[in-house]
Parts: sequence; structure tokens; C-alpha cells
Amino acid sequence: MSIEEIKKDEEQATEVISKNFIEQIIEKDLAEGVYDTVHTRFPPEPNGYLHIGHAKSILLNYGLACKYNGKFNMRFDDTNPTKEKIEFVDAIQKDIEWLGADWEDRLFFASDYFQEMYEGAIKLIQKGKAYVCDLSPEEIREYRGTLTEPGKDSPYRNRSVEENMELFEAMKDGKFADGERVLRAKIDMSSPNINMRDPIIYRVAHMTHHNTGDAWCIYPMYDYAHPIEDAIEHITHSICTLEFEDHRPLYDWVVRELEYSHPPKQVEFAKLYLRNVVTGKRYIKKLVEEGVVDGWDDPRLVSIAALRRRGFTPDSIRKFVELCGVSKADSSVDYGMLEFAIREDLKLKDTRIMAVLDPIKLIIDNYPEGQVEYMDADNNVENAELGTRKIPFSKELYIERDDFMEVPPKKYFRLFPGNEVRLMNAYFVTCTDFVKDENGVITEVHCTYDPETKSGSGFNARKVKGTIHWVSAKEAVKVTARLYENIIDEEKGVYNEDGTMNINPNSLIVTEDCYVEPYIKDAKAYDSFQFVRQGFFCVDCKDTTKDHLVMNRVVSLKSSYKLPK
RNA sequence: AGGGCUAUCGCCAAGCGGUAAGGCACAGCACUUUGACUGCUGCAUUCGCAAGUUCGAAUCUUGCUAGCCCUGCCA
Repeated sequence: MSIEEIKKDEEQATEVISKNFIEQIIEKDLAEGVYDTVHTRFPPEPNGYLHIGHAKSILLNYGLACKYNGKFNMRFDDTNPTKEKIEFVDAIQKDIEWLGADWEDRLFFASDYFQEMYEGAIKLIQKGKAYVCDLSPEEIREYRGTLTEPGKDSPYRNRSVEENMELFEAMKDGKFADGERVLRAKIDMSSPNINMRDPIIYRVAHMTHHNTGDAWCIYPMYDYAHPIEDAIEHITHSICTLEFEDHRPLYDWVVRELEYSHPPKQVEFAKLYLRNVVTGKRYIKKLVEEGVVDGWDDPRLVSIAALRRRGFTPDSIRKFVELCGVSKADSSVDYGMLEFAIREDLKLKDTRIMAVLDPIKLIIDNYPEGQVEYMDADNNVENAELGTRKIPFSKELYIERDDFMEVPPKKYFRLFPGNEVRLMNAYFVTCTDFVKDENGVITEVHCTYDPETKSGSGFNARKVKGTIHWVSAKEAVKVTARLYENIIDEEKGVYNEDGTMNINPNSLIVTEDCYVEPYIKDAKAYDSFQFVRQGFFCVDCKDTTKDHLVMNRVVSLKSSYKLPK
């Protein structure tokens, strides 16, 4: 079966999956003629790097647009220059492109709409729906009331339209310092929904904006700006996370008061949390600053950049997000689900080669000294399209240390004195002897081979229970393997009682003396391979001082051999 | 005079009044030139709890309970 056929199968399988609640909303809107098309967007604030949670939102929005033949916009929600930087604008675009969400020519900046937002504010003032407030930040908080008590009206609430116009102009013209005046929507100070208690819609900030420079010294607040951004772009379904549910009445108020026709509709879904990893920008930042990880793309993190460096593919992340589903229930997905997604994606794409991570020498006593044979091997036994390769075989090999045991437990099928196993793609060998050093550590294993059992020869006079992998000691390439575990300890949870994070000290293990088939020599950065019985690895970089390839373990294989007690 | 939202297996998640889909994880068996993969099998008499309506309720009603979000001039 070719990869295409397999993919087709998978697509047919996913069609059976029932529609999520957002799809149901969209189909209802389409059926009732509320909208005649679907237009979504992903609106990050450029104040940090994207992570797996954002991937869910990106893929959801983009996926919906594709599914309903609609459009998908990329938009930077850059309404607060105090937090935003141009470097994040670039990094975010790169990550979204890599994920495969295509905004075509629709890349927008909220800041490009500042003029229209400003005109909207004037419209509100003239309708008597907005006023300039002189209260200090502290006073505004006091007047707002609490969760259980209503707020009270600002003394400036009933200024005349003329006065408000003058004052708002003065704000715009830089006559006030930061924090001195704000523009507020006039809604209801006694609303049980705090967001409706005359929310601030414009604040003064004398600050250079990465896109508009010094053109403005007043900036719109999210609650006011976002519905306008959506309306200008003719977004139909403005999809965001659950914490904005309480803001929806305000969202609707803005598009209604500004009299947009066919206004967008906000739909909320639950964020994606992953167990045993650090999600959340501020905590990732803390790990980076404290040097626990070596940067925002450290492969133990779940930022998009980290996942990319670790060797995750865009397809695997899409698969994972699809697997998780979309709902309104708070949830925390098992890390195993992510691992499943990447294994599933890579297993037919990657060349499966032999690598020895913890080497011990295997010497074939009856094999001619100096002889090198080239054995044929399928690059991927399940996918013939990947072709075959030649592997050097000789008298001295490396095998995995745990593929030999002096005293084997029950059901151990690998090498032990007197036992015969298959060397994958080569011959049967029988263990004859082994050597220990003065500390009792086994240093080499000896065996004999049977020339008749060569791989591919059709030999079937006898069978062996075990097959082990190997590399030729002389021809093998030495690499550094970086093995990763969850950065947070399974049982203990992310945070300790004192607020510190509970870091797993074994989350990164670096092993330098690993040997891989010479096949790896031509590998380039981000190329990935399946190492037989060791999982999937991805080329991270080349350590030029040692001429080593550095390989990141993407994910380990499910290993089902457990030593009996 | 608080408001909004959520609750179906260890973890996700369908279900929309007709008698509990699916995936991950886990377990067992088979197969195997990767103890992988693959295949097969098993895994919720019960849907947060309690009443009610109904021939029939995870689905409707009422009342509880638990969790999450909201008192930034952040998004």
C-alpha cells in the first residue's frame, strides 16, 4: 500500500468523525442564511512565541475555513504597543506558515485600522454612548464595584457631546499624560457582568508603535478593537477561548452601536492543556530565564519552534489537534496522545535504520578478519517506496548493551551464552563467550556466525526467537543522541507547594558514544529517522568541534519487553 | 445583587427523548528479520448527585454539588 492510498484511507476514516459544536453552529448559520460564507481568522498579539495551544486555534480556524470553502485571515492584534515587538511578528508568521495555515494575501494588522476605530469612537460619542472620564486608575477600580456589589456612575458620565468631543480630540492630540484620561463606553455600571460597567475603550499611551510609529498616542482596548477588526475583515465566526465568554455582550454591543451590517459572531472553545509539560507563556519564559532549558526552542518545551526542532512534523501536530477534538469542557490531554500522533505520522515516512545507543562490542570469531560485506536492507519494510540500502557488515560490530545478558531472565529472547539470534539484515549468530573487566562490567561478547543463514537467502531450516540490531564498528558513524523525557515529573504535578516548578532532573540525557549506520552521513538538519527499537530521531545540528551529528529523540517506541520481577 | 460556563471510562470525545460511537492509555492473544508495526479480543448495565415528567431520560424540568473564568488604562 502506498502512502497515498494510506492517506486516502485515513481521510475516509476521519469523515466518519462527528461534527464538533463549532461546525454545528456554522452549518446552522449557513442553513438559516445568517451568513453565506465562512471567514475565520487567527489574531495573536505579537508579544511572545506560539505554542501547541495556539496550534489548536490556528488549525481550527484554518481548518474551518477550508472545510466550508471560506477564507482564513492572519491578523496581528497589536493594539498595545507596551507589550509588542516586531521580532515576535516575524517568529509568529514563520510558525504559522510551517504549520501549513495559508492566509494567502490576507495578512493584516489591527493597527492598520486605528483610523476607523478612532472614527468609531467619535460616532459613539456623538450617539451619547461614550464619554471621556477623568477618574484615576484607582478611582475607576473603586467605582467599578466588586463581583457582588454594583458599581456607581462616574461623575464625568454625563458630560455633553461637545465636551466629550473636545476632550477626546485633546487626548488624541497628546494633551494628556498616560493615565490621565480615558474614553469609556456608556453602558451600565450596575450590570452583573463587570465587562459591561462602562468599560474603557481608549487609553493614552505615549509610546512608539512597531507598525504605526508615533502617529497615535491613544490606543484602543481589546474589547473595543477586536469586534471592529473582525467586522472590517468581514469575519463571520470570531473563534476565541472560553475566558472571553463574559466579553461577548460587549463584543455584540460594539458591532451593534457601530451599526455594522452582517456583524461577526464570537464563538468560544476550551483551551488545550497538555499534562506533564509547561504550557503558558509566562512559565516557559521563566524556564528560559532561569536557564533550566536552553532557549524558547528547547526540545522539551511545547512551543511550535521547540516541537519543530524536536522533529515533530506539521502533519503530526494537525493529527494531534484533530485527535483532541473541540469542546467547551476544560480538559488536559495526555502527553501520550501527542506521542501517538508523531509515531503515527513518521512510521511510514521515515527510513528505519540501525543505531546503537549504548554500545558493547560483538566479535564474530569465525568471520574473516578484514572482510566487509554489504548487506541489503529495506529502508522501510512497510513502505517499499522508500527503497533499499546497503549496510556494511564485518567481524567487529557494536550491539546494544541490553541485548546481551550473562544470566537471562525468563522469556528473554536476545543474546546470552549458548543462544542464537538473528542479526537484523545479516546472519544468525550464536553467543560463545564474553569478557568482563576488573569491575565486572562486560566489555565484549563473542559469537560465531552461520554463513548459510544470510538474510534474504531463504534459509528456514531453523528459527530464532530474537532479532537484534547492530552496526559495523569500523564503518559506523559516531553521533550524539539527546534523549528527552517530560520536563515535569509524572506524579508530582507541575508546581510545588512553594510555587517553584517541579522539574524532572532526567528530562534531558545526552549520550555521545552512539553509533549509527553510515547511511546517516548525508543527513541534513531536521531529517528524521526511525532507529530500530530506539524510536524516532531528528538531526538537530552538527557539532563542528567533534564532527558529530547531534540527534534529538522525537519520541521513543512503545517498548513492550519488561523484565520479569 | 454577583454573573458566565462546564460536568459521559485513567485521558480526550460523540450523543440533541428510543435504550452508551470512536481515539489515546492499559491488558491479553496471534503474527513478526524491530519485544516495533499490524490483526483480533477485553475495557461505562451507566452519563456529577437527588427528585420529577414520560411507555421510555445521558438527553426534558426542578433542586443541589463540584470545577473553571470575570473586579488590567493586558489580550
